[in-house]
Amino acid sequence: MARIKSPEKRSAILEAAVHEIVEAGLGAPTAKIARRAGVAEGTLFTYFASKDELLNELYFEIKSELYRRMNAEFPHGASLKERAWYLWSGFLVWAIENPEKRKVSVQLNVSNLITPETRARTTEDRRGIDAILADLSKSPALSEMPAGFAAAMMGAMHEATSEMVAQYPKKRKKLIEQAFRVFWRAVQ
Amino acid sequence: MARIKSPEKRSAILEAAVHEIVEAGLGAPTAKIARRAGVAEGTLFTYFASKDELLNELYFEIKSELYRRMNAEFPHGASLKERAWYLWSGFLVWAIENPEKRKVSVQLNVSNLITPETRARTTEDRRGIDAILADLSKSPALSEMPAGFAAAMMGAMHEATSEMVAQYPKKRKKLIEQAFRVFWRAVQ
Amino acid sequence: MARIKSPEKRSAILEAAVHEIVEAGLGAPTAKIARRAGVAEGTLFTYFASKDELLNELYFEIKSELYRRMNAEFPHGASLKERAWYLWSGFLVWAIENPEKRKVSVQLNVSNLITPETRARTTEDRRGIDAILADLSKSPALSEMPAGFAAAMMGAMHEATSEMVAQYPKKRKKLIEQAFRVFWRAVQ
Amino acid sequence: MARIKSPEKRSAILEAAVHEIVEAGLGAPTAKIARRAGVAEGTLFTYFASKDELLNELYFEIKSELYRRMNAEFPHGASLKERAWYLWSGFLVWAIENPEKRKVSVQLNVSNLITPETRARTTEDRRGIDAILADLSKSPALSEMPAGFAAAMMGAMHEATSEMVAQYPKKRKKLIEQAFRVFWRAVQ
DNA sequence: GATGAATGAGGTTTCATTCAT
DNA sequence: TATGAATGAAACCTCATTCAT
Repeated sequence: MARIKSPEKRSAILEAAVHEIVEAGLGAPTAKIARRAGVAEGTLFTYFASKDELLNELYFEIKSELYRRMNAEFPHGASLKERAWYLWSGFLVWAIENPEKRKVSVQLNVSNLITPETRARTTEDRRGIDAILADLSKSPALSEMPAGFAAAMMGAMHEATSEMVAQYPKKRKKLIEQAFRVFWRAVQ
Repeated sequence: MARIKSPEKRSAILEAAVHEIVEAGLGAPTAKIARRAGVAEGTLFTYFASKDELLNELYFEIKSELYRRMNAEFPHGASLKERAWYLWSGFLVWAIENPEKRKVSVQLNVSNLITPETRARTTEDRRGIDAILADLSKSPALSEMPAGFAAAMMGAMHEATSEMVAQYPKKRKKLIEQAFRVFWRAVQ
Repeated sequence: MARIKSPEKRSAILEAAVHEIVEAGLGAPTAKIARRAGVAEGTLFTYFASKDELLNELYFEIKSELYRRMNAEFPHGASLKERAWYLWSGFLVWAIENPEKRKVSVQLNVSNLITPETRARTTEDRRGIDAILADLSKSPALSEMPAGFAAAMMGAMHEATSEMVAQYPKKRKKLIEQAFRVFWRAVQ
Repeated sequence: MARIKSPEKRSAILEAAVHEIVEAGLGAPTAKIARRAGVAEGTLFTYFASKDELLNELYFEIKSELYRRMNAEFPHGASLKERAWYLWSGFLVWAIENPEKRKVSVQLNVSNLITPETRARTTEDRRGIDAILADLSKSPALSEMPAGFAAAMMGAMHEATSEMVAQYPKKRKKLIEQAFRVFWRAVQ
């Protein structure tokens, strides 16, 4: 058999795409992405049929990585508050450790490029997370709100907190905890 | 003397840009924007020196319009809660009435295209708003958080609420009110 | 108003396309066509939306030119034989004077690029020619053959004669006449 | 010793090339040809050093097959008319049974890809055919025409008849016979 | 010999911007 | 000022061919 398609190369391309998009936006040329990944221009297209597919895969991989990480040491038996805290801090730590991926994920999310199929695939790995959010939604404060509100709010507050942490990296631990307190008061 | 540059044409171009960007992202061609605005390709460049400048102006105009509107009937003497409510509902009503502008504003905001100068200009019209946010920041819940946290939090919860209102437009009044209650509890 | 799209440039592009296709086949690059026509690469696409459209237009123009020429001094009242001769010699003279266009026309014709619409447009200018062919079809030799047979036969014999004339250009007059005699005997 | 190159694979590639060229023209990618033939992309190049060579071989094989078939039951002693009829009908039956090969052969013929060497190789198997055509050329009608005229005309009229048969497949027998009558009258 | 991943030159087309009218 | 034709760099993608396996 010929050479087998190498997962390393695939990853290198996705990784390179993250950097280039951070620097140049979604218009970042495939040629530059390929160069940064250390492969030929054409090689990129043996791994991804088109730039659009590359971007969809990138979105999926970023979300996947995050969710996989969140599911890793999930405290299944713990109290709702403990589980909520696990979610809250887990996401923020990831976001802080991967600021570029977070930025790219946001850009892809507001673009029109991500297909419904990709979004659907993305949802599959969210079971654990969604269970917590469903429980949160039952609290008196949110009981009359529509289903996704708890999730939307957590996402939004994550966003805000990430932004603050990016500005004051030294206070990161305190910011995460205090923001959680605000969040918890809101949803109780 | 020569003709004067017409404010109507300028507005038409900005308006057209909003539609095109919603449909095609920030890569929307200037030629299509011009056509939609009913002007010639070249004319666009007599109003805006470059596409980047157009996008910066667009961002500024959207923010300006929003802030101008917020400042219009500002309840200067009112209580903090009343003023917070004014802010809360004012923004959401605008966001609901201008979903395209909101989307474009988000896209521009996460792109690398908006210059610090534009962001600075944008801040000028925020005096009234910032006064409220500064007062909010003094509340016990937020007193130890950095300066922008209250603003970020409000923005985040606005985001979440906008999303929900977009999904359930009929419940819009109730959603705005209940979400405000959640917000107010969180920041108190 | 801005510059008006110049028919000269359009013609230059079509003309250049003929030369390039003769030299390099239908795969001739648009860039080379543009260069030969003395215009920028992009200019080609302001005159023809795509390479396919360019090739369709080229096919149409070649056919058009030929038919226009055939209709020019048409001997409307003359006998069938005289009119057949007019057709026969007219086409051959054109083919001999325009060997490149003839070659390109053949290549386009056997390719899959020419749309039914283009073929239909092409037929419009053929009235005079078709009238003769219809009369020819009524001869005893062809009366039982399907409608297009006379045309196909004439085309075929033209083809053969053109080929011979290309090989023996000096005998061209004699070849055209003798071949017509053969043709006429065949269809009588 | 290593495996020997399989004639079946060679044929499969040529066969696949016919189909692909009919569908996509001479620009048909070697990758698609290989896939359709059921071999790997690279394998194609162990059988044919380049795409050009593949196309030349294809042209040669098509012509070869046709001529081999024509030579099969050749009526050596028969009258000129009988032999001409054998040629006429033999070719047309082949053309009708192999419309794709005929089309590809025409396309290759008008392209610039076929080398003089290939054309020369092609001529070798034509002895029987050329003998008939030489005899035909001596007829009073053609005696003053250059050598290849009879062949060119037969080819052209074949072309025309093939086209008609393709349109009216049911009348095929009658068309072939009547067209031969026209042809015969022309060359007598 | 067979495979198909890798290559990168080259193809078509788009698009921000300029400039003659 | 307004126009839109003209420009050519640069984008995405294709494809014949090579070569490691």
